[in-house]
Amino acid sequence: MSQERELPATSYALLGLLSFGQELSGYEVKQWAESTLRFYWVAPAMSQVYSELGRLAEHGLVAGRDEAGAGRTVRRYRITDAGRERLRAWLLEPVDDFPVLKHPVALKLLLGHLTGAAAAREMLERYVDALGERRADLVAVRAGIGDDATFAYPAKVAEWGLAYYDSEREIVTRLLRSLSTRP
Amino acid sequence: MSQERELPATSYALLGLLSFGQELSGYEVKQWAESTLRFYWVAPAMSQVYSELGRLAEHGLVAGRDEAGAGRTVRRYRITDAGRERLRAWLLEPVDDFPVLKHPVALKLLLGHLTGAAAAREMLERYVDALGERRADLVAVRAGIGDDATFAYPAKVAEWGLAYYDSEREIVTRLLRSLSTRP
DNA sequence: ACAGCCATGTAACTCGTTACATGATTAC
DNA sequence: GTAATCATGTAACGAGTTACATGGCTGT
Repeated sequence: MSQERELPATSYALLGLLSFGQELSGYEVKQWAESTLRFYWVAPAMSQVYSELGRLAEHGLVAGRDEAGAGRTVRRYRITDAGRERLRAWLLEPVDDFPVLKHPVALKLLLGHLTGAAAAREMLERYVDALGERRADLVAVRAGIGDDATFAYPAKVAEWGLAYYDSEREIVTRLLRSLSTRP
Repeated sequence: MSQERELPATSYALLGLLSFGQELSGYEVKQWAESTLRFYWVAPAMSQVYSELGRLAEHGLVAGRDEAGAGRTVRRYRITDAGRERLRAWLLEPVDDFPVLKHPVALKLLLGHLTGAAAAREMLERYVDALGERRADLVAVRAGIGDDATFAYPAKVAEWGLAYYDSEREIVTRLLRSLSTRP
């Protein structure tokens, strides 16, 4: 239970996964992160999930408990009252950082003068494909959430993501056309 | 001129800024990054710009030259043939990473059950405002690029960004409406 | 038997940030 | 004169990754 110390957003993100009620193991936290956080935050490495949970526990924001199943022991974490309060306080702070987009396709397109339009088009076509796969993943996630009121906000966010992928596909498709119809 | 060693994308991004022909100082590279890379990659810290340029110089991908002006000496870098070739090779590699979005607003909205709809709406309204400011910045950047053929790709990318901001504004506005019309 | 998943962690390392330190030039 | 901008770097640190190490359980 160490002192108030500003935590990185990823800590709050993982803490947030525990705020829906279930007790989760590090492994399960990773899976949830993989299926939700990945789309608009990050997919932390397995090792980071464990160290982050350790830190949250030190701060008294989560509580770990060794659950002895048949043979194998699993360490599961639940959010504490302090954790829920701390998370809530963070959520209510005004968002000071504008979203950061690390878009390697846009970055490479920027330097298209070095590769030519054909290479740029090929890259964008691949990107449209990747976008389709991503969208399919998110559709599955959205379906998994269902329409339960508990997950109303995650559902909204998933729909936001879907709308974003749709728009991105359209924008890139237009871009592709504008690169094709060059003299 | 050290050995072939995989460089992080940010190195290539900065190298890319030098691929448009001009000789730039670290300070100027930072300014270009601030006005273009920021929107779809990152805005590296000043200190990173200098250390990155140092590394690129060690690898022989850029060449630095002390330019003695009136009094103050400025160190300017230009891309070398090796640098241009290396950059081109990197550009032609297939993009393996899907864009990463670090979206604090989406992250916080996901946890809306802890704060309620009113707080969520307020956050989204602020975000729409911030989006407007960002868009205005990018409009200025697009205007600065002009219609010169040298910067045709940067212009395309800027327009992509503008379309993205427009779509994001619309999506969030819809989201906001769906949060308001709750019983 | 073997593959694949469940499960937890440590160590070494890189990327990138903030804080620190310094100083010249320009515009008001 | 003084504030803003131009200009360059070093040091300490934190976030997050990959590689390494270990082992149980499940289905074929």
